[in-house]
Amino acid sequence: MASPTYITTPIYYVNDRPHIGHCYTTGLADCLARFSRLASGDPSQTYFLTGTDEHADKVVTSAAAHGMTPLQWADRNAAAFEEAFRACNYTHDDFVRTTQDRHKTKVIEYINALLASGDVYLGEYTGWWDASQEEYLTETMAKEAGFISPVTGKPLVKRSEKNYFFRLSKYQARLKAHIDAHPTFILPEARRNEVLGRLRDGLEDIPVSRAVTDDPASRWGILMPNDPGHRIYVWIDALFNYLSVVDRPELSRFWPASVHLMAKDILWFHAVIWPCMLMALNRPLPRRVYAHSYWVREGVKMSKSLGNFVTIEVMQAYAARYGMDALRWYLLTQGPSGTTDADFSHARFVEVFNADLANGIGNCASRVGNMIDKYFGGVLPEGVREHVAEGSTRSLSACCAASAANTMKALDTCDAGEALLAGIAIVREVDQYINLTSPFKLAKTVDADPSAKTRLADILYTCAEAIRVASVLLSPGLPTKMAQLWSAWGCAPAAGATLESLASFAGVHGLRAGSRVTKGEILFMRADPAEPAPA
RNA sequence: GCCGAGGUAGCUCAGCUGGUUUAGAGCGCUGGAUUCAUAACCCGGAGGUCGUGGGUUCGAGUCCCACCCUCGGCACCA
Repeated sequence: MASPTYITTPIYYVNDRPHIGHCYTTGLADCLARFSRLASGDPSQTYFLTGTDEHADKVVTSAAAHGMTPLQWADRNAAAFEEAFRACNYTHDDFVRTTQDRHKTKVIEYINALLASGDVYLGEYTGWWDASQEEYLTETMAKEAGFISPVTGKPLVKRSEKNYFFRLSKYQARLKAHIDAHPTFILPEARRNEVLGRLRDGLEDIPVSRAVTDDPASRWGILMPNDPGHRIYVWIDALFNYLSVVDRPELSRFWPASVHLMAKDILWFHAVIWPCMLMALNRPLPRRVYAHSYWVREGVKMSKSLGNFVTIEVMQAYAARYGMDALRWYLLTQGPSGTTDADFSHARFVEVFNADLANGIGNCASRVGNMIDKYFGGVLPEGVREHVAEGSTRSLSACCAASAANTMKALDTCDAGEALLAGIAIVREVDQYINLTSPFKLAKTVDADPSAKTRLADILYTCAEAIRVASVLLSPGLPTKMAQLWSAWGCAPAAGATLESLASFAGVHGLRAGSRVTKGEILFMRADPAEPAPA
């Protein structure tokens, strides 16, 4: 597990305002990164990258509309993303912006290499030009539109221009072979099938440059190193970020990336174009490309026209009322990690909050902490060991081991939600165990029967230790609240400890006899379902 | 249009190569028990024609056909 782990999100279009979509992808990456650091015990072996994509033409026009230079505009908006991610407690190790020199110089290197190998060549692009929109439509799209502009209705003009092309077609067979040989290269599986399906239709070379025109806006971007009449197409520029950031001696161990996370709309670029470009560069391919689905809001698709995006402001309102951990929890466990879209529904949010957090880990930690406080003055007694409930088929230590295994298994497929839920399974078991063993009844017999005290100690230790294990598994999703619990129970994970050792029941990092276990504050106060959604 | 996925309890979904189930889980709902805890937790229940109609088979959510419905992908859009 000591092997370097490199997790990326897309770099976000800097003209956008941060919303739940960006935060979800980045949050998924954050959770996986936290798990990764925990698993290896060595944070320096994990690299989590996010950032912004800034060379789109519209950045120039938006900047102008706001009376700024493109870079000023990009500075401002990139900062908004960084602020949003900070508010979400994301732990990215780096935030790359495509306007940074460290990126641009590398992109030029890569393009030069591709020019030298002949994988990028000057060709001619012919398409249907929509003069009003200043963009080309593909043959199929033009046909669908009846060869008129879908926006203005004016006729499209067949037009050609010189462009640099990438020899995508050359790599089709190799890519297919790679996908076939690596069943989890593209996940979820349904996405993989989509890619394979489209691959059967064949690949054509793709333009990777745009002409530089009289319009000053067309100079925004990275110029083709050999030909100032062209600049590198923004998508190509953007894809290189994954490599450019770690392509230096101190970080080179992180390539190839462990996983590129993204939403389903940009799978093609990551699963086909990017891998082929890497092959052309003789670089290893990322180990995995993972495309999740979308969020909808209260059952309705989010759109600009409806103005119903779950914005960062909405998210912060939720965080203000329920805590950022609770919001993280909802996103991670209820999110669209699979092929179907997920609903951001307030009613559902409250249900999940109460079920998993308030009534789950929150209440269970509270009842256990309270009993230790009440019956043992908040000090874990000496000589404690695991106690197994009579008539119970499995012990809590076994349950902890099973949950830890389930977490690791879920992480194999980047399923952060399942990985987290394994922790809740322990909590459920502890609640059951408490009802089965009734320590609160036992406590009333202690005066008459001294041996009961020992059993009581064993029972409560068993509960507390199981919850500690659960807290470890939950911590990548609930970092703040679990840290709060650790502080109350004096069991913060030791630096350098691995997930495996931390999750070991009564192992080297288990709760120690004699340590103080205070009640602490309520972790998650039960939410009122009747209360309207935060504004 | 082409390619693909799916329609299972109120909701979200498990059910892989057909007979271990009298079709399951979580949440919600509803009875009961309990009091250590955040009216929390625990136990029980509620009976869903497993989209529709055929077919194959000793036996089909689980295979085949048709149909209805929903959804996703279709390359220069971050």
